[in-house]
Amino acid sequence: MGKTIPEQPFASRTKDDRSTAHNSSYNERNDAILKAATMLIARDGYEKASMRAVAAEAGVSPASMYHYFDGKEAMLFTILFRAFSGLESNLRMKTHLVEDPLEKIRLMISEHVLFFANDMDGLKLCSHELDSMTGKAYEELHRIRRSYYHHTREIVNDLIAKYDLKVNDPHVATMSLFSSLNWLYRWYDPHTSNRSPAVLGKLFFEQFIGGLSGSELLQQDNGEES
Amino acid sequence: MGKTIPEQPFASRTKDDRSTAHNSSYNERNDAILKAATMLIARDGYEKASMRAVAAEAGVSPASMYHYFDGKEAMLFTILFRAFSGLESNLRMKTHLVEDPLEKIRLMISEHVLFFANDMDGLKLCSHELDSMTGKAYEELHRIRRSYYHHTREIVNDLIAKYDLKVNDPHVATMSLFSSLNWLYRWYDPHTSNRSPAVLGKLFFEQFIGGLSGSELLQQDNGEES
DNA sequence: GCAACGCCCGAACGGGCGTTCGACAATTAT
DNA sequence: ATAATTGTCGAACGCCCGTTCGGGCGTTGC
Repeated sequence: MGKTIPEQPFASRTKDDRSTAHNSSYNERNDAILKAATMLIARDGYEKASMRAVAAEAGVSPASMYHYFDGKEAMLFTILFRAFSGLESNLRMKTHLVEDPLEKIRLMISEHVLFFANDMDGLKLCSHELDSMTGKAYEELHRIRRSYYHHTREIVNDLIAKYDLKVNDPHVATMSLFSSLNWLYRWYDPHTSNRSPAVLGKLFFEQFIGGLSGSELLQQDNGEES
Repeated sequence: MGKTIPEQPFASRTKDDRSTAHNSSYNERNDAILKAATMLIARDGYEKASMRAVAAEAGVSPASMYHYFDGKEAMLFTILFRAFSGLESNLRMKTHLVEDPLEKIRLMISEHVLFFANDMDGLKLCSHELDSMTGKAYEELHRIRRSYYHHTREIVNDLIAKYDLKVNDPHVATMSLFSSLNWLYRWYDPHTSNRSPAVLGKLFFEQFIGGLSGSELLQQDNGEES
């Protein structure tokens, strides 16, 4: 078990490889910093959330931050990498043994909502702050996100094929689905709302399917020309 | 016509009232600054887009910016105020003489898409940067946005009442609609896409109505317990 | 002609930023 | 016990930020 890490391009470990050690305080501090950073960047934005403020929130000195992360951007990378890769691997895992694309898309939606239900700040970062990354780190995160989209999109394609749905534009439908899911942080608070994450997932699922296959309300051709 | 401006709390005029004059160069510079600011804030974010960069893009010196605006935040306020109030007054105007709520919501969606179709940067600012405002300026913009939401929400309520729709959650449905509309800047470019803004509005409309009233696909009660 | 005013900018101010450095403490390994 | 490594932080560096100041233009009004 002493190898030099299996695949991961440059990935989730924070600075150098401390995974062999049994040190708990190191990982606790590390997580405290990430937690503080997530909260402050969600509240103030990446540029305005200063390393000094994150350090104060996490209970360390500004200088100590650089024992845990190479810099501000590396810190954000770790946060986004954990979220994106966790989201994608979870989707892959949960839908792996499912056949029906309708059930697959139901799972994708509910798992997505559940994944972020208690981490609205993380959802906000995933939705807002990917553009704050640069270079290869940006490309890697972007790649994961695109993979997540493609995975979802294939499910949608299978769904349309299997049930022979009349869909005007699968791309727009899929983007609207992601819109609803990613916009959640704007208005949803699981601690305040009377809608549980599970209920919310169900609502999004029904909306998406209904929006895909069209409504009886619009069946009479609305007679405007052109 | 020589009055001291009708209502407008503190509003869209930029610094002091130069609307009596015939100076064209002043307004041209003013618009050039706003245009540059919109582009740069959309690209880099409010915090990272510096006054110096905006000034350079607009072709003026940093110091000159303060002849047109009281400061950076006032500049953003003007951009957002024009967008929000324009959006809301346009909606009010267009739906004023329409009776059918189905037609009203169709208009709201298509007008919203059309309003931002050639100003994706403005849409991004409206979606992202309201939180960069503070104090009374924030509250005023927030008030307009809420008014726009309430207006839309009432149309949805009328729609549900008139056609006696079975809707699980009108709030979630309305938020999903706004999600789709506001997320547009993420993936839509009217110059590149083969979908016209009009077509896009139609798609969003059909999706929304379909999502509201549910799908035949889900009519058989899917027999999971609890 | 000349005072007044709108317009413009180079230069600077004060402050906050990300980050680095070097010394010191704590822990671990030998 | 002692050497090596890891964790910690106060202080500082250099940079860029929003903004202001003071004066120099060009036009306008008399």
